[in-house]
Amino acid sequence: MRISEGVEWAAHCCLLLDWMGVDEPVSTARLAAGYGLPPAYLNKQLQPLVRAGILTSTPGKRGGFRLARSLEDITLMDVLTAIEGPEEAFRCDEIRQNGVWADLPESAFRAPCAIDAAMRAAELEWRRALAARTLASVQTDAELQAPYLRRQVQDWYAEHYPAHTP
Amino acid sequence: MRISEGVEWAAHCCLLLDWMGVDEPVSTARLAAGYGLPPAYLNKQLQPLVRAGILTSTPGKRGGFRLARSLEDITLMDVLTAIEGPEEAFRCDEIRQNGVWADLPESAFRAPCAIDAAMRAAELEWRRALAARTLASVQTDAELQAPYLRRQVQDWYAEHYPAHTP
DNA sequence: GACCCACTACTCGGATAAGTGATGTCCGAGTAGGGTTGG
DNA sequence: CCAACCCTACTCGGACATCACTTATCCGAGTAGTGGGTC
Repeated sequence: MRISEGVEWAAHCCLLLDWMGVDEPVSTARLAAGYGLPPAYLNKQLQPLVRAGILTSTPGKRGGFRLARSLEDITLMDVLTAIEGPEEAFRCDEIRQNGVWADLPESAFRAPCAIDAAMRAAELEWRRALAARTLASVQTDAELQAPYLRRQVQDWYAEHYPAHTP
Repeated sequence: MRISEGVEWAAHCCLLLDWMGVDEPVSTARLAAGYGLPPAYLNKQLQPLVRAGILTSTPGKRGGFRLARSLEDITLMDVLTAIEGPEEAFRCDEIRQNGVWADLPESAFRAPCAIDAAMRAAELEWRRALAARTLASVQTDAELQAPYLRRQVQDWYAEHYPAHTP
């Protein structure tokens, strides 16, 4: 049971996009440079975010990614669901319907498996907490520790990887 | 991100062991028959429970597994940790230390990554809920839906897979 | 000089490999009980 | 008849294959800018 690293990458990239503060699309190459990630693979990880409506993509030269909405309107749950899919981590295979229970009438299985129900309830707490946390609030936490971050990001890109200037 | 099916198997087997209500060890073969599972693989899944102190195992003929303690004292968290290991689902790779942040002094990374902290906090809610749920309470839920379960288990085994009688 | 057009450089998007962990199988170490043999 | 011993049947435990999914890479479709040619 492990959450894909794509979740971490995606969340970081959303914050980075906001810190960069540009209105034009940012290419995968520039984003990847900001975290030292392999560009092609980062691109692959960001595509689900586009499908989920968290980012918008622009193809072609001068193309790239933009935040589709404010960080206020993106939760950690949104990011997780986009990358990992909507399915729950615990999936009940209904093994209770075999062996001992095989001969019971179908009505015996109307009620959900008690183990499944308990696991789902716990997982729901997790998702609730994720849904309550916006990327904006996470960004605020980061800036409380390091208020210079936005400036640092913009300066670094201006020096190391400036956008193509006309 | 998917929880191993071993967690479902392990939890069910603990309940089954209690329902069977025998004092002698129950072999993997009998347990597997109760849920229609492959015996050898179930054995493999139960071994971590022994290491975690949830079950005790007896080798040799007449060997098998027993509950090491009451269902009251086993939580879903215990089962999950035994099978999946103690590591968190979300593991931060500290990609923030690369690229833009590479030149910052080390002191900038004393504070934990804000994304990591938020993800961990949410995951903690999940684990808290799992730790609050004992197998006994899950069993109670199951019996509320089907009060005949304990009897059904014992009858089924007496008819289909009786323990070796001297 | 201005407009149109082909060409190049660069981007996303999905198709295609490589690697890692989960899933599944098999055999060896060890134990209990029963049968056999000797007293 | 009784006791000691060996032998068999059965069990867990871990070593050994198989498979799926995550991780990683590559090429094609498409777009914006550029340069040249033509009116």
